[in-house]
Amino acid sequence: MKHLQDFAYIEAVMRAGSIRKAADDMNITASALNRRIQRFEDEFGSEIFERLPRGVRLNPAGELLVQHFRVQVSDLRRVQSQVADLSGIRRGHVSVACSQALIPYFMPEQIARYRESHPGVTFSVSVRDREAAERDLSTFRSDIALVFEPVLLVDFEVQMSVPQTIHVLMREGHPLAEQPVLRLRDCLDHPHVVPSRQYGVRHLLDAAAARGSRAIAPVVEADSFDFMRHYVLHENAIAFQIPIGLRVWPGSGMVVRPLSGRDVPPGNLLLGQMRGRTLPVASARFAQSLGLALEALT
Amino acid sequence: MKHLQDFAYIEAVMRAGSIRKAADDMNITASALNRRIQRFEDEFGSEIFERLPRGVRLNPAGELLVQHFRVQVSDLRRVQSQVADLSGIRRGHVSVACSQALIPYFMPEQIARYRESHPGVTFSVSVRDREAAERDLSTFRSDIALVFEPVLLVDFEVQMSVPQTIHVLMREGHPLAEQPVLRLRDCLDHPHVVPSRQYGVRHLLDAAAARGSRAIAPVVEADSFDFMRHYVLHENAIAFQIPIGLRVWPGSGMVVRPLSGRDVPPGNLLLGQMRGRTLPVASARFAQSLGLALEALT
DNA sequence: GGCCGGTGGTGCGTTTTTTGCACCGCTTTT
DNA sequence: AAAAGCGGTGCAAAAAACGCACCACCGGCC
Repeated sequence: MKHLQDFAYIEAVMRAGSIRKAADDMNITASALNRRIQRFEDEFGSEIFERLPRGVRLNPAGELLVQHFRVQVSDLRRVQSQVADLSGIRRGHVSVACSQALIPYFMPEQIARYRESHPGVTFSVSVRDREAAERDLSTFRSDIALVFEPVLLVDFEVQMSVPQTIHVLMREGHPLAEQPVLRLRDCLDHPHVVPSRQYGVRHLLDAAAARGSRAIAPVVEADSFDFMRHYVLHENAIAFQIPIGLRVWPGSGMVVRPLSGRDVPPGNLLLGQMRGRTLPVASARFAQSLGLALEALT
Repeated sequence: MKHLQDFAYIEAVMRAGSIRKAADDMNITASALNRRIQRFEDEFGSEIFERLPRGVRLNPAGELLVQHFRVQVSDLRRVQSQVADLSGIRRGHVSVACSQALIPYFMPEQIARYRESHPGVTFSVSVRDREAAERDLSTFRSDIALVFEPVLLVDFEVQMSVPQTIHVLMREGHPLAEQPVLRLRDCLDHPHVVPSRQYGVRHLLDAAAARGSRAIAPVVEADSFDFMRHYVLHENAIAFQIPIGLRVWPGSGMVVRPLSGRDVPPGNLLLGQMRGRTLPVASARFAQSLGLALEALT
């Protein structure tokens, strides 16, 4: 879209922190980029960047402007999507930011199912921790977020909430596998693997351990649930995860048991978008379809 | 603003109904304009005009696009206004659509008072009947509307409502001037001058007359309240108007009496903006100031 | 202190884009 | 049948954007 080129350049300069670096990124001369920005500032009626000895940085006016442009770009995409919708061919693009737990099973299934009936719709999926997911929404980098226990910033508008009890994951034959429901204190007596601090599962575990005057003493701390799933097969340790990211079948060598709700309250898997934003048709429909699928889980 | 030039051309074509006429209006060649539009449609991904034998017309996609652009332009103005605001100099432009009754006294006073404390803010005032005022809001031609008894379309967001009893205006010495409050049936027995049908005052009078099984039989019907005010000085007739547009002083030769609320319920003078829109700083502040002034009226 | 690398800004010739003109094919109006 | 509109197109001219070389400036470093 030609008339938003200036914004692309402004955003590049903002990211690079200097006109020359941005010019390099955008395959253009620094002089040309410099003049574009000067011309824009002139037309806009105010400087957008403050000139520092080592480069440039957005000033408050620039911050306002960039936010305006982001809204504008997202709104234009929505219009294009609506137009494609009324011309009969369901096209569009949906960008989803989601927690790791949804990567192996839930999201692939949902996207594949949606694309079956709407082959023209394309997707981009970003794995994000709960904080980054919300930031992606408010910078319009993602349309939809599906996050476990988000920090719940003001910009996050919840569309659906599904409780998820934390489960314990272990190798077959592990002593804890004999009980149907596990207590946290028993778990902490065994070697355990936990996710790093930015994740909701860890957050809940930390809080619960503190309440029980116990400390989490992980043998391994990781930021990949995929890693943790595989790790318990090698060392006889336990891992923690929410059930939506788990499929255990006979012969897989793994066992899953829920943690008692008395120790660790269930966390919430939240489906949401940016507050007040009107989503493109495709994104709105997909979000709706996600909502139905989540409802069926409970 | 350079990057919205395409929109200016598209809007011109929309208004003119043909590319050649629009090109003439915009002081450009038809071929250049034609190519601009073709290029835009190409980038946008869909045609936005349907080509007719006698010109072009927006198709549904174009309607969506134009609406998007209008929001965008208004939003950009808001950003510019915010920027001017944070740079210390209170500048900006406020556009108001209002009913005729506010033209002689209320609006001039309010605008002058506001400009006393904010000399950098400029104004445009449009006299609009109630339907046109609301249309102006939804096409972003006006920021604020102050209308008597609007039709209340969905886009109109009411910020303040002030009841206004319809008053009867007559020459000194008119027989009706002896009563402090007038009944509608008595008024209709005398020669009367009424506003034309698009106005709120007429609307209320028509409804009330129908309820009383009486018919309005005006000797003159006019669309200018200024005209009607002056007319009663020449013929011994009565006119109807709301008090906010009236100032009667001893020696002016005019008398004003309220209509009984039993016959004609008071109408409402509504202050409003487009639903969901974030106004520029200057407009928002002026609307607030208008609200206070209206509140003081009651 | 002086040099060096990096920054934003500018004058000027060159390249790319946009425009204007003349014209085409078409439909409706006269 | 002619005339008057209309949108669309090829081509040369005009305008805008660009790239290059260069300037002034600042901060760190020898």
